[in-house]
Order: sequence, then C-alpha cells, then structure tokens
Amino acid sequence: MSRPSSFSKLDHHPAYRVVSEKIRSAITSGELVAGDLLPTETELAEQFGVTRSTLREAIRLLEHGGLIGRADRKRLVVTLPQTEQIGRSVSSAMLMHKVTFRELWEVAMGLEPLAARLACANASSDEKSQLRSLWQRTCSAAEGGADHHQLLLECELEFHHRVAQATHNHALLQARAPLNDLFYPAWGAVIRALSPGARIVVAHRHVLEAIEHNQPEQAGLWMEKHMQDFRRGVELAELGFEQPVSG
Amino acid sequence: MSRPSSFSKLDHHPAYRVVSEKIRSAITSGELVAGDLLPTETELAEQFGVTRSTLREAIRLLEHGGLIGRADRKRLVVTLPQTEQIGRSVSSAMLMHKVTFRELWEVAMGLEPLAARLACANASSDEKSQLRSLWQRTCSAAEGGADHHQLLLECELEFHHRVAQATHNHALLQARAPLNDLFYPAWGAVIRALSPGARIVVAHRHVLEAIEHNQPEQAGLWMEKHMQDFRRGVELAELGFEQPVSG
DNA sequence: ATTGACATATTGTCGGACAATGCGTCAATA
DNA sequence: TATTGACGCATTGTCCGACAATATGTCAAT
Repeated sequence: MSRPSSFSKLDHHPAYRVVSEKIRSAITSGELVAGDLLPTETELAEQFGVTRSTLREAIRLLEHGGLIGRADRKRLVVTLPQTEQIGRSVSSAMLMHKVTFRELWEVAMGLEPLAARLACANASSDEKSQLRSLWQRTCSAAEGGADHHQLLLECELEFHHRVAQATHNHALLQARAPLNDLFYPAWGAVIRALSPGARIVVAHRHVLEAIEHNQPEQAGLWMEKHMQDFRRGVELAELGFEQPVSG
Repeated sequence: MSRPSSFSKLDHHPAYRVVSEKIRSAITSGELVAGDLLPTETELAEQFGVTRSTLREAIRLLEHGGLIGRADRKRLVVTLPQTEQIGRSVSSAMLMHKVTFRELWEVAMGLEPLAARLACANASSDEKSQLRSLWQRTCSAAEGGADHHQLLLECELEFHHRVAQATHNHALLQARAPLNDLFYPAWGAVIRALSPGARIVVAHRHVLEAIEHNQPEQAGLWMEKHMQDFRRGVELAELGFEQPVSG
C-alpha cells in the first residue's frame, strides 16, 4: 500500500451520469439553446444506446438543475435555469450548514446596498412604479398590526427581490436569491416579535425615493440602515445573533 | 374562459417528484441528518409503494443537489451539499444567462472586499500561513512569464477562494462560489493578454499582510484595488466589458 | 495472518408492458 | 361557419421481471 502506485484509480461512471453530462455539455457549449425541443425519450435512448429507464435517470439529473423541463407535458425542452429554482437548492444547502443570523446579515450587508445602488441606474420606469405600488401595499400591511404580519413579511421580501431585479444584473440576482429564502424565517421571527412595520416602511420609502431620483449613495445608505435595523431586530427579539437561522 | 372560474388548476405531480420531495423534506426538517444511511433501493421502493425505477428517478433528483450520495458504491447516504457542487450549477446558470464582465465585476466588488475584511477577524493562524505559502507560489508563477500563465491563473483563483474560506462564513462561501467559476475564463483571458503577474502579486501581498495584521480596512481596500485591476485588465485586453463571459 | 473460494446482497442496466393523457384529424351538428 | 364530439396516435409515467457486475461476509487452506 505504501508503495507508490503509478496507477490512477480508474473511475467508472454509471451510464446515466455519462448521458446526463453529454446533454449538459451540449447545452452549456451552446450547441443547444434554451427553447430547443429535444427528441422523445425513446428516440434519445436509441441515440445514446441506452434504455429508456437509464435515459430517464439522466433526465432527472438535469431536471433538478432547471436545465431542461417539459414544454407541454410532453416534449422535453431546454430551459434557462430560473434564479428562484437554483436559489432554493442553494438556500437549503445553507440551512443544512447551519448558517447563523450573523453570517446571513454579513452577506446581506454586502449585497443589498449594492443592489440598491445599482438599481438607481438600471431600473426602468415601470419597475420604479411597481416598487412604489408595492410600498403602498407595505404601508397598509404595516398599519394592520399583528393581523397583517404575514402580509408585511411578504412585502418586505418582495421589496428586496424587486430591487435586485431592477439592477438587471443576473449575477447579482443569482448570488442573492438564496438570501431571500433565509430571510423568510429570519424576518418572520423579527416581525412577530417586534412589529417593526413603521421602521420598515420608512426605510423602504427612502430606498424607493433614492431609486426614483437616481441617487445611488442615498439608496445604498438607506438600504444599509435597513439591514442594521434587521440586526437590531434579531438582537432585541433575543433570537440569538449567533444562532443558526431555522428553516 | 373570461368567466371568473373559482377552480384552482389542479396540479398532478408525478410520483418520482413526490417521493423526492418526501425525502428532501425529511432531510431539511432534520429528521435525517448528514451521514445517516438510507435503506436499500428495494426497501425504500416498498416503503413508498413505488417500483425501483420510479424510486431511482427520485434519487437522481436529489443526487444532483448533493443532498444524498453513495457511501461505498452501495448504500445511500445523506450528505452535506458541498459549496463547489452547488456553485457549479449556479455558475452554469449564470453562463446561460450571458452574464457580462460588468455584471460579474459588480458582484465581485460587493463580495470580495467583504470577504477580505471578514477574513481578518476569523482567519486561523493555519489559514494565514497557508495563504502566505500560496502567495510565494504565486510569486514564482508570476516570474515565469507566458509559460506559467496557467499556474498563475490557478493561484489567483485559489487565493480568493482561500480568503473566502478564511471568513468561516458559509453563506458568503455559497454566494461567491459561482463567481470563482466565472472568473476562471475571465482572468484567464486577461492574464494571457496582459501578463499582469506583477500587479497580482502586489495586490495579493497587501491583502495577505492586512489579514495577517488584522487590518480589515486595509484588506478591503486592497481587495477593491485588485478588482479594479481586473476591470482595467478586461478593458486593456479589449475583451469588451459589456460582453458576456464565455464559458 | 494471509490467501483463496464461495455464497449473498445490492446496484446498474436492460427489455417489455400498460394506463393516462394530450394532440391531430375528421365527421356531425347547430 | 364555428363548435362539438368521436377516434386513433404518440408519448409519458409507472410497473414488472430479469441479469451481470461488484462489494461484502464467511469459511477453509496455507
């Protein structure tokens, strides 16, 4: 065993993984683009020289990544991975790694103000008006008290998501997608404990107006304050800043 | 059709997806933890009341997400999703969305200086010394000229990865994991075009020393300069800052 | 203690089968 | 003419049974 073996451990990949990899590379190499229809399962199975069962396992492997899906419940189609779909698997990974409130907050402090700044330059007027109408909904949710906690939570999360969307930066969208999933339970706990509707509304308004008037610095600063509020909220609610975010 | 139908579109999920979801929820809910061994396929199939083929498709669905794997080529085992595995699917998603150099750079400007700052407080002495020895390897790679471009590229990427690891922030690691994959071709092109070894070495040294001396501001500033260098590199190499990063 | 032979269990792969369902065609009808 | 209904066809989702390859355990032989 201690003898320096010059043989590399030969790795025998199962067929379903090989097939999956072939299809994946065909997609990522641009040979197949989103929207392209794939042949039927039987036909694909023939092309690869495997049985339909094996091919289907390969399909499942890609399906989870959002690379392919069903067009009309029949034909397979190459699809663009959706940020939310990918983000969910990332966030579940974060949950399993027991990411703490602090870790989540630190990353959010890096990404959310950045998103706010970038949104100033890139938000379309349509996105701006949608943000404003969302803010008005947030107002009414904040007034409702405990009855509207769930609604307020959803407004809070949607606000950040829409700001990120307004950047039109897909890398940013993908990077912060999992944060939204983690903030769901996190903000939820804070809201239930403190009813911080008023503070949320104020912060959102300043960010919104900064975006409307194309003031990146202001947008970033107020988003930062908003995240500081979140941190204070976690501490005041005595959730334990160093505790893992519970799914 | 225009009549307001009060019926919700009933969604019939195929069995393999239901089974997959059952297992996933058992894992994310903590009922099953990483390291747990699952029964054999036949046994699982019996428990869920499906055939082995169907069950295997469900398994594939989870396998891609890194939630389960094979222990010893036989028994199934619950595994902690690895950042790199997840990151790769995210980065391939970014590639398909034609993320530009600018978008990549903007996110990196948010995350990399943050990582440098956080690494100051959290890096173990072991990680610090590993960073230093990596820097020395970078030096020799930088001297080699065109022959060592590949080596230099790998050093550059590994440096950023290790800095991120030194933060001990798993959320940050997951969020920036896909960036590494995208920086591979991006830095590669810059290095081949400009041979910026010297500048890389200088920037890394400053970041490294700032981390060693626990100076977060310095670490963040130099990491920022480093990313500015990357941007200049893309422009000087005439790669097109607004062009998509090619996989 | 190492080696070899053998039975056992489990996975990877195969081939075939069938029900459910969506789609196209085409005739019948108002 | 436009809608409806009947019918056949294609494809997926699911099932069943089978077998080779391989890892594991046991036991005897050296």
